[in-house]
Amino acid sequence: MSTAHVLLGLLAGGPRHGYDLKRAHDESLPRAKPLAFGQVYATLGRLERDGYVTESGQDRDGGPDRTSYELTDDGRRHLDTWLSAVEPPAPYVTSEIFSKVVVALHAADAERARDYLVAQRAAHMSRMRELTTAKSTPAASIGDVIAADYAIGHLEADLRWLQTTLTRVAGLSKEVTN
Amino acid sequence: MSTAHVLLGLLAGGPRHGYDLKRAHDESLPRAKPLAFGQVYATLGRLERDGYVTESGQDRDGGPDRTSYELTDDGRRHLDTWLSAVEPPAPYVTSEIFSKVVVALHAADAERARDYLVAQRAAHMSRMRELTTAKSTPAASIGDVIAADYAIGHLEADLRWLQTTLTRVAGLSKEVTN
DNA sequence: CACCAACTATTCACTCATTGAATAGTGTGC
DNA sequence: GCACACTATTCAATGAGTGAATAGTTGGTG
Repeated sequence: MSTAHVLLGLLAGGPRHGYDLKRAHDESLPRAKPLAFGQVYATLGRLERDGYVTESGQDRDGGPDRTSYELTDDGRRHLDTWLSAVEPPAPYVTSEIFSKVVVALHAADAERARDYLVAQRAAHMSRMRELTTAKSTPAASIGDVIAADYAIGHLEADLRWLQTTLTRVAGLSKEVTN
Repeated sequence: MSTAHVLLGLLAGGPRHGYDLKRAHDESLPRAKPLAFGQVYATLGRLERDGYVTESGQDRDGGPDRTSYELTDDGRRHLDTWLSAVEPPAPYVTSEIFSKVVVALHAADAERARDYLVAQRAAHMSRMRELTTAKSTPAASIGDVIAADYAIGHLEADLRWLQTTLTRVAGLSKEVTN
């Protein structure tokens, strides 16, 4: 994924060490999946191998040794390129709920797909309520807000899709087993 | 991902061999990323190891040998469980465009984020038009239609997010470098 | 003051996912 | 009879991610 780029972005503010990068990552990307420590060091290793970062010395401050890394010129260019690059919009549909419905229609029947759609819709609606309240708490930072915006928008999109698919599936009884 | 489950689903219709599964996958999940051959066999290997499928004999029909696999009882149970299981709705935000904007705000400036948002929005709108016309072609199957629905809905969600984020970002000039 | 818990920092072993190329058999057209 | 396309599988390599292990330091507690 883009873990490597995010780390480069965090290093743009000055040298940092692995443990610190993990915390900065989890804090600046609120609803993202927390980064495992192992992965930070693995990714840093690849970035160093590719010449995008270098060790910028060891130090210690009440604790074990720590190794800081900093951006190289090449790393900064790489980051800049990524920041300007437009992502291909939705090249593929990779969604668990989508493939589950398609598989249900193929491997089971429309009834089965319908049951799933109904249950998933309920779960989505409940989660929507959660996020909506979370967004409006006063302690929300700009990052929190745009993350919540993002999640809510896509939950809504899922919900609309679940609904229209439900009516489409209702329109088929047996004709779908083709 | 759910590649393994989709293969189980395809095998629910009867024994099949790897090469055939690849084609069936790409055909039944229209806008999904095509499955690489290597991955089909690797996944089949894991499914066999876990007792969800077994070899159901070799045969040949004008071509090289081929090994068919079929679902075991355990495999069918596993598939059923997956088909009924509700997916956790949006547990994490994992979006390239989201993290790119956040990183741009941290590592560069609001101007930079703005430029990207504008460019990405243009790309998204153009892709939307493509998908909208693709959906309305008469040759579209039910799978094609619900796939297009899914993709369009999420592009719309992205677009709305790009727009609101754009106005949010415009509301900050320098205060964001915190 | 000995000891344990909690925190900081990194490494290791392992599995899964994915890619791209390599290998090999079989029929088709020229 | 030979290049070519198609069918079918395997292999080597990398990336991504997880969970546990290791190790140093500080602070509190009996």
